Amino acid sequence: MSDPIPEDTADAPAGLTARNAARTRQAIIDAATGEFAALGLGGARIDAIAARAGLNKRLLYYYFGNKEALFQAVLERAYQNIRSAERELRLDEIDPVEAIRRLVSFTWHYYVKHPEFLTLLNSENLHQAAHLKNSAQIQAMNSPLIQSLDQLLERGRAAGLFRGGVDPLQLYISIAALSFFYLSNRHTLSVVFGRDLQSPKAEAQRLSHMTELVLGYVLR
Amino acid sequence: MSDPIPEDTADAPAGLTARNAARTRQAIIDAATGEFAALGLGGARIDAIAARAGLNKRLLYYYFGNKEALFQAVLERAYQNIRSAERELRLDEIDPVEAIRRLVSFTWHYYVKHPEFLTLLNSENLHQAAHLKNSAQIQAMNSPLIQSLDQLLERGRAAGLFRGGVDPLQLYISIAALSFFYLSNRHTLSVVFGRDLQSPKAEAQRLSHMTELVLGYVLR
Amino acid sequence: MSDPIPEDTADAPAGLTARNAARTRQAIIDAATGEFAALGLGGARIDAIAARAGLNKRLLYYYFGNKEALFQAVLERAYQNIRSAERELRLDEIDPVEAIRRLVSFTWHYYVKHPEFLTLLNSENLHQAAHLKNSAQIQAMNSPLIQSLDQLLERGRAAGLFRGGVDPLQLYISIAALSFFYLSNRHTLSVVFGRDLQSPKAEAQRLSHMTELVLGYVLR
Amino acid sequence: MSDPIPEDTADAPAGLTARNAARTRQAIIDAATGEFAALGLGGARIDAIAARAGLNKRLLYYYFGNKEALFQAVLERAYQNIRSAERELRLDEIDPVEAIRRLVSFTWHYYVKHPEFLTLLNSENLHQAAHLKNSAQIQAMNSPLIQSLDQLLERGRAAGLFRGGVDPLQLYISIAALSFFYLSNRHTLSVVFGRDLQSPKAEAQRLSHMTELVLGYVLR
DNA sequence: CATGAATGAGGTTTCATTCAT
DNA sequence: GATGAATGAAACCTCATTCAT
Repeated sequence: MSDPIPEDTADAPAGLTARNAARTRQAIIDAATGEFAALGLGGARIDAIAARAGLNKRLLYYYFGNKEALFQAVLERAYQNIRSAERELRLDEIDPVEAIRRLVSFTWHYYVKHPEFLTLLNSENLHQAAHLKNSAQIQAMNSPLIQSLDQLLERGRAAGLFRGGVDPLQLYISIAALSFFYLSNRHTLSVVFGRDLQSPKAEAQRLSHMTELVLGYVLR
Repeated sequence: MSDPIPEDTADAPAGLTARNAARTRQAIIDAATGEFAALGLGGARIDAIAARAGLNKRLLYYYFGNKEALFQAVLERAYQNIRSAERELRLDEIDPVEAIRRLVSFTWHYYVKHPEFLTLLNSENLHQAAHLKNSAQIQAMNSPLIQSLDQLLERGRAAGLFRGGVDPLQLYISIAALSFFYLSNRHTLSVVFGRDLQSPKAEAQRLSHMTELVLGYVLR
Repeated sequence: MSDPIPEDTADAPAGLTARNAARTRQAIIDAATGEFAALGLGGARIDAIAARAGLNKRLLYYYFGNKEALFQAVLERAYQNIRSAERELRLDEIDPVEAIRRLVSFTWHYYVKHPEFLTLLNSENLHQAAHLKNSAQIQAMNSPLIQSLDQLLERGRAAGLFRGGVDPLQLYISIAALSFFYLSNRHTLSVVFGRDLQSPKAEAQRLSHMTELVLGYVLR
Repeated sequence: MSDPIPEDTADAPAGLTARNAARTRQAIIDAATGEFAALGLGGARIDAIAARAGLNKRLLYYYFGNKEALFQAVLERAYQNIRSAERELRLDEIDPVEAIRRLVSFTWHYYVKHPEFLTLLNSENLHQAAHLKNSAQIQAMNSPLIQSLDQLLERGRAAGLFRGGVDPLQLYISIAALSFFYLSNRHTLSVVFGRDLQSPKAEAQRLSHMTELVLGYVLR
């Protein structure tokens, strides 16, 4: 986005070409992410993406083939990023209650910092996950969190802290839901309920509420 | 939404031939609801809406002016419908625990039966609620549920059943979130987790999980 | 334009109907004159004319058949009006020099007061006078001015005041041209010459210049 | 305006196949000039312009953005052309009387050879000079004639030939008016006065009349 | 590798006009 | 006489994509 390729690269030695190709690809994906996130798959414009990237439109086709393939590449990058962040969480290293807090907090803050992830997912769902179904890469990226959560719930139960019988997938979906819906729907919710849901204070209250909700459920 | 046009008119010579403004308007809104829900605001085609309604394209402009105004009319109708359904809930007439169950169940089933509501809202959020902000009608339609839930929480607390300090708006948003996210994101979730989330059994499990989650939180 | 027909006229006795018909016709022509003058034949909108007249669009077709015929009727009315005004001039009753002054002044002020006449004529010329060629009425309306001017020039010549050999039609066209062009082109002229040509002072200067120009020519 | 594209290109396979931006731009302006001149801004059709130019309709938008911007470009070209022709006049090199004759004659013949200039200006005036006001280019193109005429009038006055106190702008407008109105309104004038104003003889008479009129005024 | 020029299909919207009551 | 509802054609404009260099 911010790094248009300098003029002289056209004459650069072959050794640098590969690096520039990667940089160009990344610039396109960055620009496309912004455009797709802001306007959806249908609303995004190839011209606008090229302009955002400071690149010729033809290059998008050279690197990605067409708009849908570019969208898929954007999704793949977005999933890489979140999976990468998820791997930083070390839920098995801390006590169960703290681990639940950390998971809720992580989910919330990841969505807050990556609002494009929300709209990209909404777009993909509108298209019934057609691009995900087409991406072996994404399907191979298992989230480590389900297993972590499973172990965590078992640890908590064994320690007599947590209730039993909790499906980790259901709980994970619920934790995601609580943050995702609030942030994704904040525009309509703010209008419908006439309350500012985007102030720092409102956001702090939301995180607190979600944490209590989840803990209230898992704690015996 | 639910077939205001009697069946027998559907068999009339060439779609809607009768000169009936109210019926024509409704037919356009019904067709537009389907199209917008399936493809989003940007992806929807005026031609397709006209074809769905069996009407001349020109009429959409005669009645609504342009695509965005039609989208707004569709949203207004969708909110009318859900508010109307919400008014049927009589949370104050039953015991608090049962009332919470009913609220979770209602929310879930309403979304299940009206999947278009989910995608319309996602579209509107993508556009940052521009049409809601433009609609005095929707802004005047207060949901009765926040107040009902507030009273319900207080009744439960007074009876020594529920915890105190629960913000009814936060809880309402959470209840909506748990259903909305699951249903709205089921396509991507199914692919990502490799699990069928749409089977009747899966849906029953989801409802059960959500109910326990919410009750686990509110009950002392 | 300013007289929408009162509600009760629909029930009025037959005797009044004819008068109402005439009034309705006139209202349509007034409205159409304004619209055609402002936007040209191509730019005028039937809907807008109906709205200006406060009448149902269908009535325009009832009374005039189609847009072009309405335009023709507007032109006919415009020519009736100017011919009628021209007949008020009594150039033969005053002395030749004064008569020239009066003719120049009349032409100028008529155009100033009836700017719609200028744009209607421009529209008609763009269409190569198709409607005038179609109107027996307009072709039958001879301007009295050519003959008046002819006699006037002869009177002046006989009195030793005016030069001979002046073609009254050429002179009449010139007198019209001097006012018409200035007023019709004032928007572009003002921009191109960076001078306000529409102020009262500028208009007075124009009239003075034109009068001197014409008199300078005809006087020996 | 006058065929910048060499003849032989016109015979190329499918109109303009060569990828030549300047030539394409010019071809569009030429075609648009004809269409706008014949039908006005409102009556002109983008499709027709593209067909006249033998180009894909999309290109008009590629180069000019929209219809109004294209119209502005056409106006700009038209003013460039007339200013360029005006600069060829050397009014300061000949004697004052001859110079007046030349100015009247030039104005007349320019309009005769460039009838599109008349209708374009009428269109622009109908739109109240909106495009001229938007064109810094046109506003920067001062006509050299006002100054030339000013000097010329002074030369004539100093030589005791011309009257004093003549406003060169008023006189210039009058000279333009005499030709412009006659040519612009010849269709309606011919019908109204039942006289052929377009024959070579009629045109010669007009030029003669105008010259005498102007000289009759300026000469002492 | 990179780019400005070009395109066909199709999108939203407008328009004069007619229908049915 | 009068009117709201309805229509087919066509207008302007946009878009993803490809061509030629």
